[in-house]
Amino acid sequence: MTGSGQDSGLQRLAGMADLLPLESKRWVAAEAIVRATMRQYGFGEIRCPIMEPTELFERGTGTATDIVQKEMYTFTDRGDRSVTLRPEGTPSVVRAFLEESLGAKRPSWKLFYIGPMFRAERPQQGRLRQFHQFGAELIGPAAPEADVELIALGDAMLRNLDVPVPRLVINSIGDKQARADHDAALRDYLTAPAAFARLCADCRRRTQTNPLRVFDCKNEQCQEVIAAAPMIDRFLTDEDRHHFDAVRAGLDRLRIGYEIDSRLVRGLDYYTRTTFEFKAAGLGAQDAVCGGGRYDGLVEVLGGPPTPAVGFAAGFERILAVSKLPVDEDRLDVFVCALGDAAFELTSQILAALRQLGLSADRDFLRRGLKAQMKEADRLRARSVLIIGDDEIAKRRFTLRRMDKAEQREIDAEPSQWTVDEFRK
RNA sequence: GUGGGUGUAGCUCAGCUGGUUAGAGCACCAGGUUGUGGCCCUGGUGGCCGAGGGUUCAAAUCCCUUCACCCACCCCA
Repeated sequence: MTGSGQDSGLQRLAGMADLLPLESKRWVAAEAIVRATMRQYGFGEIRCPIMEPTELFERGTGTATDIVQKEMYTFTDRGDRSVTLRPEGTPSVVRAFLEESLGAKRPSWKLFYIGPMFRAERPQQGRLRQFHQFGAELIGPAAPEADVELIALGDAMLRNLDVPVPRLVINSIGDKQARADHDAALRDYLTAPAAFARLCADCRRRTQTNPLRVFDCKNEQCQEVIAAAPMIDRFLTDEDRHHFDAVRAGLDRLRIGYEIDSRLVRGLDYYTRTTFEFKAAGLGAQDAVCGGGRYDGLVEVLGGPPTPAVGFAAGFERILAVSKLPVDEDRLDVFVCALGDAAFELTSQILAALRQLGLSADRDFLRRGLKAQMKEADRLRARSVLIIGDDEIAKRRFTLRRMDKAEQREIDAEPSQWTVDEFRK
């Protein structure tokens, strides 16, 4: 991980990671669970390019977001076009939805994706520059039941992935207008001389940059000030409230526990009404493991007809960091030990015959001594070892050693006489 | 982008206020068992001490720069 091995003068880029076989096994196992769960909930996989026109994110994710303002990997390609490594998946899905005219084919689509995302942030625990997400999008339905479906999917997914007791936090943030009005009201409240004077230095700055953050300040005085501040729900329409109530009722019916956090604002411009986040313990400051919400305006922003939608994205690295998923160790069925040139050459055919039987089989390629080959077989946790030397070739009988029982016997050298069980059982 | 911490063998780490051949455990290789693993014993390979520059008679040790990692802020998956 530190890259402190051989110094070839080449290092991987900051915030990017190599995954070695031991670790990649966990990933493949987790990905299989994600795909199986998605299928169970009726979502089909969509694979989009990891590079898109920069404009897609500027318009989709939103120019006001931190992501677009300071975190994108943006380049000029050979045709002088500005391209960007995707910082999130949703804009690509919506772009594809429009480009492939999906809305004209069916009124409702359930899509999921899984793959790398790129954000040029300062790396720290649970945050890489190339990281991996899976996400689900339900495009078409405006009903609160759709929101419930997505949250239920996220909940099931985290349980299937053995993430210990994730906490669900939900909120309703209304539409763009409501958020703007709330933001303005909050600024007015906080910058009024009496209130402003009691805020800490950080919070005074926050009144300019992100007034909502004052809610999270640990400073006691700031908490006193913010206690009476205007909350978002004051700016919601009746329809917004009904929608939120229906989402909550839906979650209650499914017995999915949640907390309402009226300060939960997500960092993307396009969210409307419902936002939610699953937080896991043990991740330090980056505890959001899955986050999403409704984005009724996004399709239109990207040039399509008004189309409601809900979705979420979940972080693979963070999930794996806390997941209790067991990974079963690989065991090799047969390791073939060859002694001498004749046996060494014969081994390829022996392997082919063993593999033909459906067994996993391997050998040594370094012409090492028997002891070294046995050690290798042990490292690979071989169930059995087939020993082939001059004696065996002459007798047309091979030695078969069962490693666990430390027993061995002779078997016919003719592969057509072999059965799977005598090697693996 | 800002702040703090760390960077010595493949891995985890010792190395006191600068001093001569840089150590341990594990891993790896070999021998003990001239054709047999896991345990044990013995030996061995392996490090321009992250990189570059500076101070000094002398630097892994002090200073600067840079790169990377870690943690936090910001924000998010």
